Amino acid sequence: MDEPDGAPAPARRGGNGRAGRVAYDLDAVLSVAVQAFNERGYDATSMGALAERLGTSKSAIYYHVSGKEELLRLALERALGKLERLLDEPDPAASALDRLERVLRGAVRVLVAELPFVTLLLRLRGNTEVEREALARRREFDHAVARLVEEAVADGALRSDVDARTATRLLFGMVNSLVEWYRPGGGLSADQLADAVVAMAFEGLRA
Amino acid sequence: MDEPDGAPAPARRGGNGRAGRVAYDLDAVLSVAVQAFNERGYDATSMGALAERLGTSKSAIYYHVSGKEELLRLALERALGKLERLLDEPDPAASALDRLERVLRGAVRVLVAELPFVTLLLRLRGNTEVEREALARRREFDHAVARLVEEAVADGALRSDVDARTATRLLFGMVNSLVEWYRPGGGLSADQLADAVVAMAFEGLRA
DNA sequence: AGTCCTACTTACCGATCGTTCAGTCAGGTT
DNA sequence: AACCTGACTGAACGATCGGTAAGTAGGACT
Repeated sequence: MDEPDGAPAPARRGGNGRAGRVAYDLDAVLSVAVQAFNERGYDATSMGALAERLGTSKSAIYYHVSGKEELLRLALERALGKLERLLDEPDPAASALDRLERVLRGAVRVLVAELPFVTLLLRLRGNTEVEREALARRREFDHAVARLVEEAVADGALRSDVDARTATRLLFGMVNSLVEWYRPGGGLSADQLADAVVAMAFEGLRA
Repeated sequence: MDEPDGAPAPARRGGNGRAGRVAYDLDAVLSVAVQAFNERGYDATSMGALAERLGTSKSAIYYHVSGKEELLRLALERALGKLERLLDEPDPAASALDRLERVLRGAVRVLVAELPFVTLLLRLRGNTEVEREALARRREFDHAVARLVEEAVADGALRSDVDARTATRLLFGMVNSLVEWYRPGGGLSADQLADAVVAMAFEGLRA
């Protein structure tokens, strides 16, 4: 673990950038940072440790971003943006249950595709303003899904003996827990995963 | 938030302790510490901030514990101990499914009863040796439950089209997510919660 | 009265934190 | 040749970190 092995190689600028030398771009810095934040925790990851992973100096990072917190902000924006877009095309003709299933499968897809970024999002504690704002946006997303569940219960499509809010939270608990164990390339595709989630959520595990 | 309002009042020693003055005991320090760790994160919680919450000085804490990490160790021990004891009385006569349901309900019960301690356990990143050891014990608990699921699938009691390992992880994801939202006294008892978990896990949400 | 113990307090330590700043150097432009 | 700019380096900043050393108030015990 002495060399920044897992890190993407510094992107030597082709024709895109104007000039310069070796050059990480912002995306490379961001993805290395997010990976480090997820492994050790945001607070426990120092800018020095980050620089070591990148193979540069601490201060080089400050050329690309204004500070540690901006790295967090950029990463959270990426995760939240993708999730929020899930709610944009609802297809009002479909039943609440169908729309719920669509959002559920979409959430699994985004989670898998943007695993490190969503992982970071789901571990926030709300210590700073940046974190609190992200948590508020996440809550808004949760509420939108909760409304879908309530609609589906009202339609008679979902059982009514389990409280809709509780059901929504258990549902999210199941989906969000993916970031703690799912790793792509482990013989389980995103679609298979979504199938398992939907099967367990709607039909249950009983044979 | 200037005064340690939420903190349990310092326990003035009655006849139990030998002598002394004002005196927090270890349990009071521990419970305040765990609450702080959960609110801000372990790494983001300084001993100074902890002392402020307790209404004492930093070094007073060092009279009760050897350091920050021992606070963590003691808290994790409490959570893990309770969880591990769940697996001790299996009643070999019962079916795997029945034993699984029992463990599931027991896990919800422990989680609710020891909410702050289990919360801390579930948020570990494995940065130090103490954390890694706790994570190993937690994994062992997970594996024991996974074996129950596999047994139940082999019995034909659980559906076999969803992989047993995946099912176990989704199950734990659902249960463990409780620490993120369940608050006692919110009109939902631990038993009702366990009912909801078991209903969704085994029968599914579909009406 | 004197001693001991408990439960602290005040003052401080070296290390590390995120951040800044002045300087450097390769290449592009003029 | 002179100058500019983008992308850094190395050293340092004040703040804060976890932890320690030394001293002490107050009750218990002899």
